[in-house]
Amino acid sequence: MGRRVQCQILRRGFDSDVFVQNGLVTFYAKCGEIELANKVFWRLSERTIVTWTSMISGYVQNGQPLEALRVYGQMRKTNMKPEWITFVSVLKACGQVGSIDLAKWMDEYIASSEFKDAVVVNTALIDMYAKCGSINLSRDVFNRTKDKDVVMWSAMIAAYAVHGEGQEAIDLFKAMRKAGVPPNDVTFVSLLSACKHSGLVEDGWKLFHCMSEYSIQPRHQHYACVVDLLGRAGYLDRAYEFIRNMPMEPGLSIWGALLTACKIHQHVPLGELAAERLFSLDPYSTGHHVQLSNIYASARMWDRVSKLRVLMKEKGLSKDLGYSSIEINGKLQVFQVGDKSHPRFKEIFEELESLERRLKEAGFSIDAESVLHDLDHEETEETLCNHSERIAIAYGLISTPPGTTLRIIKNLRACVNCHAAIKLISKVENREIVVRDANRFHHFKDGNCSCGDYW
DNA sequence: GTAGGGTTAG
Repeated sequence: MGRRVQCQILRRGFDSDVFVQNGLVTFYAKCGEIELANKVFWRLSERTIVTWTSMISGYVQNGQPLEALRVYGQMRKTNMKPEWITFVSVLKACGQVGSIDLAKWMDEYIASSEFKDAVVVNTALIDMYAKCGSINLSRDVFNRTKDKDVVMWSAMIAAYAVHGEGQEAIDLFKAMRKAGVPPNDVTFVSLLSACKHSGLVEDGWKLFHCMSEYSIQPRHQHYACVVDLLGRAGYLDRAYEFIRNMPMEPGLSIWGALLTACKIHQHVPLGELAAERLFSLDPYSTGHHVQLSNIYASARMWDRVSKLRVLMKEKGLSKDLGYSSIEINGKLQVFQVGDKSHPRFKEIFEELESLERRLKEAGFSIDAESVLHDLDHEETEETLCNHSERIAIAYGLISTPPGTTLRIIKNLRACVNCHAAIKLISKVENREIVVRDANRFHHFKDGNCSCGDYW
């Protein structure tokens, strides 16, 4: 469709208009055609700050934060002056990268600019710090901003949510009401998400039912949060009952939440029911097949596991590749499972082996059989200690002075086995380890994790 | 005067 639109534009002679060209950049980016957007962008004879911002935000929207930052760097070389909207996109890119050093640098840079008190920029800062693993720095920005609006309050609540600080989120909601700022529907999504990450079932249930007091109609997303809230806590029948009483047709996220809950609590019948709905709504999602397979694996129903694997093969589905990244001295290192591509891989694997020995001495054991069949993660049949996050941690341990906090970003959900191992690593190595997985943050310290094993 | 923007699940 994009090409046809472009042909039309060229034929009608609008191709020299900077507004039209910028529209084209934005249009391509929003269609996911980021390469085409980039092509148009570099072909332009004139680029305004809006054009640059469109290109940066285009990369952010397409999940390519490093490219976004590269374009920002190129923009700076042209002496183009950023506007506050430009910073918002750049901050978003920093949050996606997850580098706390970069985040601090941008914060300081903005603090010296004319935008230091802009609510929208500060909201982006709060979100950025939260996504880089520092809830405290998020809170600092929040505290120093004077006229907080509903979006800023909601962003701070969402920050507590991903860090598993449910009570803080609820307390902030109370403060928000006291400050006279009315919540919106997004505030409640964040609040419910905070409750479900912390197991605050009754608080979440009450919050869901008080939405009408603010004249907010619960949307599908709110219902999905409640299903997750109940399901994760083990109230599977209550969750299913809730779904059946919904005033709208339950969609993907509802059945997805139920399926996740069935995996955690090993409930085969409801899991099969949820998966059936999911397969009919979205037949080619790898994730749903993998989750059902994992439910069978945890119930040790190996025949069904292999049947499902055959089905996946027939459908041409293969599992997503897991990877983890860690930043050392400003350089981002990405590792896959069993990754031996790093120049220091020998040292890394020696460290992994020595770690595993120390963990065993400290009494660490694993449920090898079910882990090996847990398709969710990155299994190869060789060893269990070479998951990408373990390699990233080993690399972090040999590359930083003792006591340095390690910050890892993983694209999948944390694996049960690694989660247990990292808790122990934080103790035997006396390190804080912050892991951002696909859903939330885990802060490991002294043998414990901030999620309280509830994730 | 036209275009680019902050909070939302797994």
